[in-house]
Amino acid sequence: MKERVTIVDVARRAGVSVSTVSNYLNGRMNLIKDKTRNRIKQAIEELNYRPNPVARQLKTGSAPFIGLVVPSVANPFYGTFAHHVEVEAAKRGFHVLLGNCCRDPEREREFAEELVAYGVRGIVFGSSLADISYLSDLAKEGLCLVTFDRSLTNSEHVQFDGVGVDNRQGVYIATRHLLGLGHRRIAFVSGSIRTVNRLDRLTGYEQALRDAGVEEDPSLIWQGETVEGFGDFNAIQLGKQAAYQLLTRSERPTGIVTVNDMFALGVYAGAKELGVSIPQDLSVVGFDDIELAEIVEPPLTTVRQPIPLLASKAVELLLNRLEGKEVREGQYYMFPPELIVRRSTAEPKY
Amino acid sequence: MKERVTIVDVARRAGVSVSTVSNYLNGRMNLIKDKTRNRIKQAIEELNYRPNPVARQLKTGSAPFIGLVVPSVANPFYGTFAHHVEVEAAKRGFHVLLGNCCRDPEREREFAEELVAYGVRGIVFGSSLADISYLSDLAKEGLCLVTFDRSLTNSEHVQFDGVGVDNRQGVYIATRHLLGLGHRRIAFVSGSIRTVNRLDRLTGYEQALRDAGVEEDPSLIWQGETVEGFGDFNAIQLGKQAAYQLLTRSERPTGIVTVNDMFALGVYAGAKELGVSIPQDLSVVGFDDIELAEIVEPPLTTVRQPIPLLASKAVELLLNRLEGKEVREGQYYMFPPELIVRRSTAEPKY
DNA sequence: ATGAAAGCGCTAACAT
DNA sequence: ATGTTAGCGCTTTCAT
Repeated sequence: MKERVTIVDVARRAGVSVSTVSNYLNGRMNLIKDKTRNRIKQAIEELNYRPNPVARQLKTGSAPFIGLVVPSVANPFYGTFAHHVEVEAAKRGFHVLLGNCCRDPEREREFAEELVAYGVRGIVFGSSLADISYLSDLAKEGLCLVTFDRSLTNSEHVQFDGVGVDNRQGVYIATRHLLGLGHRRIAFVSGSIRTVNRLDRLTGYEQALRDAGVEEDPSLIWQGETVEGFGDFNAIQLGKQAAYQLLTRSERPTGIVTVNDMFALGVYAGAKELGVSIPQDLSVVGFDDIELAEIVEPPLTTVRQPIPLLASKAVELLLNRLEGKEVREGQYYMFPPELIVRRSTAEPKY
Repeated sequence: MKERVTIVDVARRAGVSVSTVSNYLNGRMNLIKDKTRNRIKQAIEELNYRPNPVARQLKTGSAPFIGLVVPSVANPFYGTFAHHVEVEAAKRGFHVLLGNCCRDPEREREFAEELVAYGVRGIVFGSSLADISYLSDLAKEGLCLVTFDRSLTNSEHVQFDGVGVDNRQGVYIATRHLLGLGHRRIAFVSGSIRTVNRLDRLTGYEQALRDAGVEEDPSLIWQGETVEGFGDFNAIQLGKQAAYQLLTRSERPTGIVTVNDMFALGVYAGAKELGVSIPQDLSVVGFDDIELAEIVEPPLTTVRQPIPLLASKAVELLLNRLEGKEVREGQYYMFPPELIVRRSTAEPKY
C-alpha cells in the first residue's frame, strides 16, 4: 500500500510551487510558461500523480456526479434508461449515482439528501410520485432537479425541469386504437396509481372512452395493491393477477390497455394459463416499448417511449443548468409518444 | 441557498469544543458526560446539522461506498443483480456506485481507478473478462475485489474473492437434459466468448457432448461477433441472427443451448419468423432464469442463478473484508445451478 | 471528560 | 509567471 502522491510532491519534483501545479491541473495554461508546464507534466508522469478529487471537492464544494432516482433497474425500461443516462453523463465528465428507491418517498428523500451531502448538485428523478414537495427544500438550497416521465404542475415548474412523453396522449391513442378495431369493453390495468405518469395514463384511457361515447365501467379499471418498497419486481405478477380477475368475470373485457409493458407481459402469462388467446380472444396494448415487446408471442402492440432521446435530453437539461448555461426556469420537454402496432391487437370476436 | 452548518457552529452553540462534538458524532459516548451529550444533541437538532461526509473522508481516507461493475443494467439479469446489491449494501450503510462498462476492459479499468480516487475501497466485479490483470495493481494498493460469476484462476485467488454459480456444471446439466430427451445435433449459441463465465459455459456444453459420445461439430458452436462497447443491448438480436443461421442450414440442430436467457429469447424470435416451432421442431435451453423466462411462450427451460443469494453473498464478502472481519484469502463461493424444466424442451421429432 | 491544534490535499486569493 | 498562505470541515493525537 503505497503512500499517496500529492500535489506537494509534484511541486517539489518540478521545482515549482503548488499553486502553479494547481493552475496546471485546472487548465489555466495561459498563466504558465511552456518550460514550466513541461516540467510539471513530466513530474506528474514520473510520480504517476492523480489529483485527489475528494480534497478538491472539499474546497470547491461540488463533485462531477449526478444522481439518478428510479423505481428499480430490475425493470428493463429503467435499466435501459439508466444505462443511457450514464453514457450521456460520461460524455460530459459526470458519473451517476444510482438509487433504486422503489417509489418509496422516504427512500427517495433520504437518497436525495445523502447525495446533497456528498456535493451532488443535480438529480434526474425517474420516479414520479404524485407529491414531491419533500424535494422543495432541497431545490431551494440549490439542488437542480430534472424529472423524468412526470408532467409538472404549475407550481413545480418554477423549481424543476422535466422530460417525458405525453402519457395521456399515449394511452389515448392506444385506447383509440382498440376502439377503432371495434372494442367496447376495454380494461385498464395498472399497479397502484400513486404516480403522476400513471395517473396521466389512466386519464388518457378515460378520455378516449368518453370521446368515443363508451359508457364508463369502473370495474374495468384494475389497480394492483400497493406493495411498499417493492419497485417493479411484481409488475408481471400483478399483470397476471389482473388477467385472472378480469378474464374470469361474466362480462369480460375484449381489450386491455396496460400501464406498461411489464404489466402487459403479466397479462400475457395470465391469459395463456386461462386459455385465452391473444389477439383472437383478447387484445392487449402496452406502454414503453421495451426491447422484449417485439419478441414476445404475439409481438406486443405498444406505445413507444424514445428512451435514448429522453435520457440525453434529461442529462443535457440538468448539466446545462448545473453549468449555468441554462437560465430559463421550468422547462418541460414533452416528446410525442408513438403507437407501435404489432400483433397483440385485433378486432374483437364478439 | 443557506450557509452550511459546520461542526464549529454546533460546538459553539453547545458551548463545547469541536473535538467533543466529533467524539459525539463518532459514537464515543464513554468519553462524554450525559449533560454535555444532551447539549450537543440539542444543538445539532436546533441547527439541523448534518456532518459533511466529504470532509470526513478527506481526513479518514475512505467512504461508505462500494463500486459495482456490470456489462449493462439494460440486461434484466444485471439490473436485478444490481438492485439486490444495492439493497444489501444499504443494510450495512453503504452506497453503490454503478458502472455499466459493456465488457470493455478500458472502461472497467478507468472506472475502477476513478472509484479508488474517490476513496472507494471495494468493488463487486460483475463483468468477467478473461484477463483482469489490469486490476492487480489496484488490488495491491489495497482495493478489495469480489468477482461475480467468474471462476478464479489459481493466481487470482490470492487477490480476489468471488461468488458465482458453477457455470460449467450448469450448462452441462442443460445439455445433458437435451441429450436425455434424445437430441444429438445440439448447438451452443453465445455472444463473443471473451469472458470466463461464457468460456465455462461453453466447456460444460462440450463436456456433456463428449461424455455422451456425441461427435463434436464446430459449426454448431455459434458465436456472435464482438461489438465493442455495446453491453448486452444486442443479445436478443444476436440470438435471432444465430437462429437464422443455424435453422436455415441443411442439417439443422434440433436443440440449442444458449449462453443466457436473452440469447434464448432472440432464438425464440428468429425461430418464430422462420416458422420453426418450439419445442416441436426445436428445443431451447437458456441460462439465468430471468423473470421473463417463465412467461414467454413457451416458458423457457433454463438454468437458474440464485440472484438474491449471489448478491447478498457478494456484498457480505466484500464488506467483511473491508471491515477487517475476514482475513482468509481468495474465497470463492460457488453456488449450485438448478435446471428449471419448462416447456421449451421436448423430444426431437426426427 | 474536554479542549487546542495539527493536518487530510487541494484551490484561490493575494503578493511578488 | 510564479510563490505564499489561508482555509474547506472534519478527525485525532496530545494536553489538561
